[in-house]
Amino acid sequence: MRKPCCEKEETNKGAWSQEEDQKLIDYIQSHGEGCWRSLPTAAGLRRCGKSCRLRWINYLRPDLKRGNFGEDEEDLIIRLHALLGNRWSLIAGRLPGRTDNEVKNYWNSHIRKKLMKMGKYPTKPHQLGGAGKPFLTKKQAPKLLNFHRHDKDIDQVLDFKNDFQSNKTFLPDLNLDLTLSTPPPLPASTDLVEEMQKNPQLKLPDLGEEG
DNA sequence: AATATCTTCAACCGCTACCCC
DNA sequence: TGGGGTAGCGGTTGAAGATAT
Repeated sequence: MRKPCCEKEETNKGAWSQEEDQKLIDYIQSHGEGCWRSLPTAAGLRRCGKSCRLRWINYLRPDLKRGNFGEDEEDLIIRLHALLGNRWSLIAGRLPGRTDNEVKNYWNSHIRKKLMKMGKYPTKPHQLGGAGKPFLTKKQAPKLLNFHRHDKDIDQVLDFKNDFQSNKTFLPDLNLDLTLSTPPPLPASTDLVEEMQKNPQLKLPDLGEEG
């Protein structure tokens, strides 16, 4: 049996107080993000490391945008969701200043309903990819979009991109440059869905998938 | 004005991926 | 190479505020 990440009876739960927030901010500003497990003790917080990490990433980080999502952001989320499914961290990674939690909540409370009303929300999971599969599978998606975490994957990402270009395989106009720049504007949101539906034969290059 | 219902979103939980020894 | 520990992810929950009756 695995040990819990923290001694539950000795940690606070629920909403964070201003004092707790300040302690966390002060600590990270002077020591940086590091070992989340030891951070609470070091920062004088009665919270578990997980809770501290979540609070920092989703709420306290200085580079967060906050506020309402713009039309361009919403459009991008819809498109990336069509490609990736519920891989919120990958989607959030393409939206500077937004967190996975924020994107997930926005999808569930706004976009999903909006698409349902328009009759454009798939009734079956990953319906958009055809044949009941997501357009990008669980292994392909990180290779395409989440290369920051594992530098060794960069070559594969570049190969992947080159394969697409040389095979003239359909791919939405995503920013695949290995930079942190804001993605360029994309075509109208329904185009991708329609393109996928019109071209069920669209194929992805072999990445040694599902091995 | 009071109460019920709905909506939103911060936070938690459990699982998996990843790293290091 | 396998196992243990930690970080990160996605689903879910529940409190608080908004809206309807």
